[in-house]
Amino acid sequence: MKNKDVQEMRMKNYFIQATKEILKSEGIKHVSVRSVADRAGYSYTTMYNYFKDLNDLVFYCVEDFFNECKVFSEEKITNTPNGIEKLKLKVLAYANYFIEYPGIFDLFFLERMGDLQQKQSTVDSISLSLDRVCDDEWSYCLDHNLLKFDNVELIKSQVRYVVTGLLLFYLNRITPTTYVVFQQRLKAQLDLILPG
Amino acid sequence: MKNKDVQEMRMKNYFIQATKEILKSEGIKHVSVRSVADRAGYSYTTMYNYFKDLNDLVFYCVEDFFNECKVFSEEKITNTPNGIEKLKLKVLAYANYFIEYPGIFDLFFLERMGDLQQKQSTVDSISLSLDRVCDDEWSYCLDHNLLKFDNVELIKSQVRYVVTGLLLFYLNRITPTTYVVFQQRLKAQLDLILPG
DNA sequence: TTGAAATATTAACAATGTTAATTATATTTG
DNA sequence: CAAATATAATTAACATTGTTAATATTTCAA
Repeated sequence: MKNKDVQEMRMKNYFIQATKEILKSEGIKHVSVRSVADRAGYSYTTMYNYFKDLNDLVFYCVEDFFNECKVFSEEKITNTPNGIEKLKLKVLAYANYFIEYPGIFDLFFLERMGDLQQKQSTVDSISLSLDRVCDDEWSYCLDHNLLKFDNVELIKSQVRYVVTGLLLFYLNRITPTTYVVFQQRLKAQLDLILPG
Repeated sequence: MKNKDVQEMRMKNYFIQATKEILKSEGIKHVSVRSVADRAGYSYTTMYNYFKDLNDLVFYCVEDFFNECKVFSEEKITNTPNGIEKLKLKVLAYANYFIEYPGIFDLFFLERMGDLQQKQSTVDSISLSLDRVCDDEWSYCLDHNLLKFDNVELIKSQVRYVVTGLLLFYLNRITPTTYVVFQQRLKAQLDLILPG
């Protein structure tokens, strides 16, 4: 019954693809079971044959977006010499991904997922997304003794919380008011955590 | 026509009070025009005679909650000697207010307010809430040269972003998993910013 | 080809926010 | 005080939402 599986996966992907498009262009509040079905070319409620509910479908998009975000961040730092500066640039790139696609920030950090037990992998994917995107850069800096901290995990957390907090304020509360100031602010915060 | 005004304000307060109760106990997703009206003792749509829409009503609660949060934080640090430790304790108290009332965190930081021009004061109220709650403590530390930074505003921001980011992860993404670890984590992050 | 299984669609519900129409209440005026 | 008018509250009605149950359609093996 391998055919069944590949067909089912294809169907799932139609819906996931449609959902991703709406998420990126219009944001999560425009993702409805009707709008997704429209774009996927099926009637509403067909989705329920392949996903438990709308939340289930939406969170299938997370892994895809994480990979996109990772690639997006890689692209911004090619030809940059390794070191702390590269690490910072990658953190900035990570932040800029969500500024380009605010709907994905909402999905990642603001949306509450219904049942939290079966979705632990998704939760982790999101929670550790920055760390995972910057894994190579952290490793390089550590291996070459560029970070003289005994508590690297604490530093990583600090970066994570600052980036997410700043994004939250910027995207949801309009402070700072302009993109340029946001960029400066984030850089300054990173310099405070990682001097040199 | 002062009577009109005081009567209108009383009516508004009935709805605001009802909304606040639901926000604190059940969270923002249970705030509906029907549930509020029920609790206020009026029919649904009566609200529309006093507020532009539901969002308008909901954001009338912000100032009240901010004051509550301020009082809540003051209470936790009475009899604590002035200084950096007191500042940190107050930041912790601020965070704990939102842990006690997660619905208010949602309202403050997650909810998007419709029109952002007329609501600038509300936006500021929220964005600067931590700074305002801790204003006395920051001033004391500065006046007594306990903070040897030239860039205090940057430090304040860092605290703000870390606290908000950590709360976002804890309340929405279940990391860390327990309240105790959250408390430790926040303390550790604060110690990183404000050593001594 | 026909009957059973899988899959898609339509119909229907309850809950939401909001507007328009209608009723009840208060206020002003003759 | 009574009638006219303005104000305020309620009911009715709509459009959208997510979701379930009932049907219709397609697929596929016997």
